[in-house]
Amino acid sequence: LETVNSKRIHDAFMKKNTIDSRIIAIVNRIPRGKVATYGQVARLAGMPGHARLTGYALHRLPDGSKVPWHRVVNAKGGISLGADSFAGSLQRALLESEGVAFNIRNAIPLNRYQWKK
DNA sequence: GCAATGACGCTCT
DNA sequence: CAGAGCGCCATTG
Repeated sequence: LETVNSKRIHDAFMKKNTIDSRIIAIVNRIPRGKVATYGQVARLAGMPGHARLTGYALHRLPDGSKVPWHRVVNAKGGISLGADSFAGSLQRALLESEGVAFNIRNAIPLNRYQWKK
């Protein structure tokens, strides 16, 4: 009984881990100077309509991770983190350092910078 | 266990 | 074009 229960818990853990892995795998493919939307990443990861899961997976990233999380923006080309927050300004700074420009409304022109798989 | 809360996005006014 | 409504679901209090 003990082993069965722990196996179930282990399976659940592995499943969530797999979901995160697939999302991370996609994010890792976004080239420098390009961005992808949360929904786009979810679609490419095989779970259309689950943009929020992309956000959660990135939210759980450990500090110091090499995943280019800053290349993921929302459908409007904007940064979904608080513009005044530390992480928000960091994301913008990282993107600009890669040559990604923001328009007057603090959004990225997706027609120009969105990663086309 | 249940309600509220998001690193979201699409549709309809 | 802006805003409300709704679906989504892991996390949190």
